[in-house]
Amino acid sequence: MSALTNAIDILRCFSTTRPDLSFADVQVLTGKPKSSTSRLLRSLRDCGLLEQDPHSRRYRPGLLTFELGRLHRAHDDLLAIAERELRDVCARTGHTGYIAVLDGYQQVVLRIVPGSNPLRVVNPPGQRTPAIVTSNGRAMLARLSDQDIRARVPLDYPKVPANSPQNFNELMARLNEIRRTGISDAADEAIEGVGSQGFALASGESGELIGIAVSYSVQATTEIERANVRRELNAMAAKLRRMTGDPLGQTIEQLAGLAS
Amino acid sequence: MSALTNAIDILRCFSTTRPDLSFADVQVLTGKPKSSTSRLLRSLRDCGLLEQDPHSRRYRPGLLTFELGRLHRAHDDLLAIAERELRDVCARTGHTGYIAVLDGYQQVVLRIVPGSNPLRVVNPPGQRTPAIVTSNGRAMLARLSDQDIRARVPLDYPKVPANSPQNFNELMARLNEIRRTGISDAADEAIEGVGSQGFALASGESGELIGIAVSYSVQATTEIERANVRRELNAMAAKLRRMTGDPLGQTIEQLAGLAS
DNA sequence: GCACTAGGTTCCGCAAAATGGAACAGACGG
DNA sequence: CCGTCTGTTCCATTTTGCGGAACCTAGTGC
Repeated sequence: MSALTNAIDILRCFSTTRPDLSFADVQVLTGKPKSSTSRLLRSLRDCGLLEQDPHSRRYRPGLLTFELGRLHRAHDDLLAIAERELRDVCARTGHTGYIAVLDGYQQVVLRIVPGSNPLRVVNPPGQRTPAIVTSNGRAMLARLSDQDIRARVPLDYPKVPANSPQNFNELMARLNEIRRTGISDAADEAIEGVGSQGFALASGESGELIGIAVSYSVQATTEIERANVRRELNAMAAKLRRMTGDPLGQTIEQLAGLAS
Repeated sequence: MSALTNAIDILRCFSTTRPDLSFADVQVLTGKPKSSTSRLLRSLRDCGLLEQDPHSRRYRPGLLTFELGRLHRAHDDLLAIAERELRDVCARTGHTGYIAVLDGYQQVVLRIVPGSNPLRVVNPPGQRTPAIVTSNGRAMLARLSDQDIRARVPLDYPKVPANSPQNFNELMARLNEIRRTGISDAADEAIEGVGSQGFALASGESGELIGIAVSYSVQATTEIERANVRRELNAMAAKLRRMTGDPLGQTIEQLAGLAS
């Protein structure tokens, strides 16, 4: 274990639910001896990755992380193009749009497009969620090889909401369904009463993968409205796949060509 | 030099003007041997602080920095309170608002409130600028002890625009003026044709220091309008200093009490 | 086909830094 | 005044990181 690894382990303790931590919190979360914790926290503070509140003495991510985070234009073209299209769809439908990426078996929200409907934004950018309980998370997983999926999902399958796939076989069944239809959906999973539909978009040249979803209240939408969302997403997916050279888009167009 | 220091040195090579770097760029900027550069870049990539574009092989800040950056001062009340007040002022005046913090002798933009006037935002969040050439940068410096200021400004005084203080004595003269009036201004310094006025706000309990400024086109504003901005800022400063327990606010109120 | 170069990785002996148990220190609470 | 809770400093031991040199791989010129 390198010094850097230990430092990163501390940084990874911070999250939206735990935006600041005390010395003791860090010690418990990392399981390191007091002396090591003390030394590492001081190093991280001195170099700007952490700040320490002078009053409460609690630690939080520092100025350097803010600066670097602003520079993270990861997947810039892909992300920018997708975001523009998503804005259009959200403006038309009034629902809230999400763009996320996969990290291990979790997804991380990168962008949000607030809708005009009064469903408050529940997942701010930076939020981590197991990919298996969201529509675009599953859409991204569906684009990976079965072997890769198996490697990402923890061996003891996590406890998930009732409507989510309860075990690896159920998960694979839903992923295969997504592979067939190209669109993924979810309802009453990560958040009660919230549904979403999404798809995954890959860049043809870089192979980057992002998930795009539209989210709405299950109660406040009709089946007709949800079908409309599905149409919008299919249109957006087709357009984006053409624009970005997504190999899946080419496959779909070939199939369409054969059928006609 | 610890391993962490070397890693941070690499991270600090990235900036708004250099959002991504090649292996060779990093090697030149850090001056480290190839082997060390190679090892460090791999470590940083593996732990998520950097990403590598699979096509161009260039490096850029990674997902982890994005996540941590979102958490930076997520909870900070000083910043949140100041931002809300600044929004009001910007809505009334139409100008663009900035909130920044001091880091050494540079300031880093934390928040921007775009105005309705068509002056494009020139300093995105994360932007670094020498504090001595901006209104709120100088306002923050003015709140420090002379000794602290001297320690922060480089020994060989940097080359600055014509309207900025040209040497340490001129700088101290302007800082003393700010200490007297409570408001700082700048015109045609960091950016040609752009002026700004600002002040510094300290939290009474934590001692944190932020700079708040309103920026406008020098050509497109009249002296009357700029006097109006000054009034708005003075009102905002007084209100915020009361709300946050800024010790300077108490001093000013004491003086006012003595005078009456 | 061959030499040359740019860009990057791997190897390895040595020096330097991280590690963590234990002793120490400050702040509260009774 | 003593215990406790929190965090820091010390120091012998171990592990890492370090960087020069060798090596590897593509591309380029001829």
